[in-house]
Amino acid sequence: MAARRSGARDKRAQREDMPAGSGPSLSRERIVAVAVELLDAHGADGLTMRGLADRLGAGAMSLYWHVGSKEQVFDLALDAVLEYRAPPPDEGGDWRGDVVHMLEDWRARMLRHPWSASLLPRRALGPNILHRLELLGSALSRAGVADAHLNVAIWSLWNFVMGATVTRASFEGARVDKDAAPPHLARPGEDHPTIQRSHLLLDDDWDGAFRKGLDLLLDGLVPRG
Amino acid sequence: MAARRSGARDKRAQREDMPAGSGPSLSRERIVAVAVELLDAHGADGLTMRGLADRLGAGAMSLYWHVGSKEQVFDLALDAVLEYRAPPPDEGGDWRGDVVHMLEDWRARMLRHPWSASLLPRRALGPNILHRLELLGSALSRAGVADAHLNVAIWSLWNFVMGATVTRASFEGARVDKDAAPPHLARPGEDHPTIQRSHLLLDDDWDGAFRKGLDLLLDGLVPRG
DNA sequence: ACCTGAACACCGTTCAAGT
DNA sequence: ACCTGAACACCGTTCAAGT
Repeated sequence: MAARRSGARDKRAQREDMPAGSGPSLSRERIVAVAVELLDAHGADGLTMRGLADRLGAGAMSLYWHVGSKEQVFDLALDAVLEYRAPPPDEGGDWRGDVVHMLEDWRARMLRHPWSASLLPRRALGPNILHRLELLGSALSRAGVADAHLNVAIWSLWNFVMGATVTRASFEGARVDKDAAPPHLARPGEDHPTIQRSHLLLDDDWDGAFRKGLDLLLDGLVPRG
Repeated sequence: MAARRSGARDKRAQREDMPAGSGPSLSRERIVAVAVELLDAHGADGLTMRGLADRLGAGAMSLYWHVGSKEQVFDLALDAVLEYRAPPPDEGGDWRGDVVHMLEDWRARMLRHPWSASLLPRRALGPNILHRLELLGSALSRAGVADAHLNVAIWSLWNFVMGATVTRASFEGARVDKDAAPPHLARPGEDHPTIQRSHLLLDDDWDGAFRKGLDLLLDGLVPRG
């Protein structure tokens, strides 16, 4: 839905409505959907315009009528995965629950599509990201955060979630990645007593750590009522 | 220095010492150094094995004797950029200063090499990252954080910094990126009143926001003495 | 309006060979 | 021990052409 929004000068004009009975011919929606499937299956490096077209039963170059470039396919796929339909506003309700829900949904989606975490740093913020930022800001505002402190509050939460998902996805990926012993996944030896003592890298309660850190941050930003 | 560490089965054996007067022939160090230059100049997509070899005055394939693959060049370049020489321990000293210094150095380095932020999510954590984590943990431990809470504290700070640099680099990149109006850099219209009111996306005091958020987080994690 | 194949200008990497 | 060019199996994308 939000994936429709198009750059200034696509070859395709803003289309009217689907011609009704036209079956599953090529469309931007279908392309993006299959791209997400492929990305899920083979990762960011596994996506090929030729492969994507193949999977759609189309000639290799047919995609370019619906889509400007491979870059754009990445943009659209990322944005598609980041959509968020909030539960109804629940007037005068639980701001904290709203924030936690949205951020945990963010994290869950990114982890379900690990390529999205690796793509995110390269791409600008799309409409769905913007929407989440707005939600975050308005909830914090409702919670009583003064306008002067709003930016710091938003960024602190945002950064926490971004960092958590990116780091987690990177760790996950490292384990699957290569045949060879990854040259960079050094084990914490005697050089790293604190890490070893705290079991930092062995602790696999990522979810718990995320939730605790988030609570802590929220407490700091908005003193519990 | 740290970049020397090699995967299990490189074609090159662990070398003894440089043969002294052998001039600037090819070496892993030189390859990585030039790769960083090229990455700085042209971004992650601009690095080519052929181009890298060219710039080193070598035949295209000579690199493969020193390095296993392009992937490894990325790994080594990233790790090279993330090195950290801490100021001397300053026994019994200022843990908070140590933490802030290390994290601000981290952020500064990543922003000086924007490609590093975009590469990080795809790569496992190298020895230099591990070293920074150890520093962080030991400083927090010195500050009195109990072992049971150490992981949450480390991850909270880590995530904050990761998120901040990744987000910032992504914004910076978005502005330079394309010729066309980026389809995804939607402007906050009337749909996003909170963002607009808080000037979230216009505020360019990134450094200040980073520092404030960091202080806030540290206060939450380790009550000020 | 929508799709196509041939062709171009690239890639990373294998390999057999040079010194 | 170190470097090389030719060659392979791919890429994304342009273009002129089909329906």
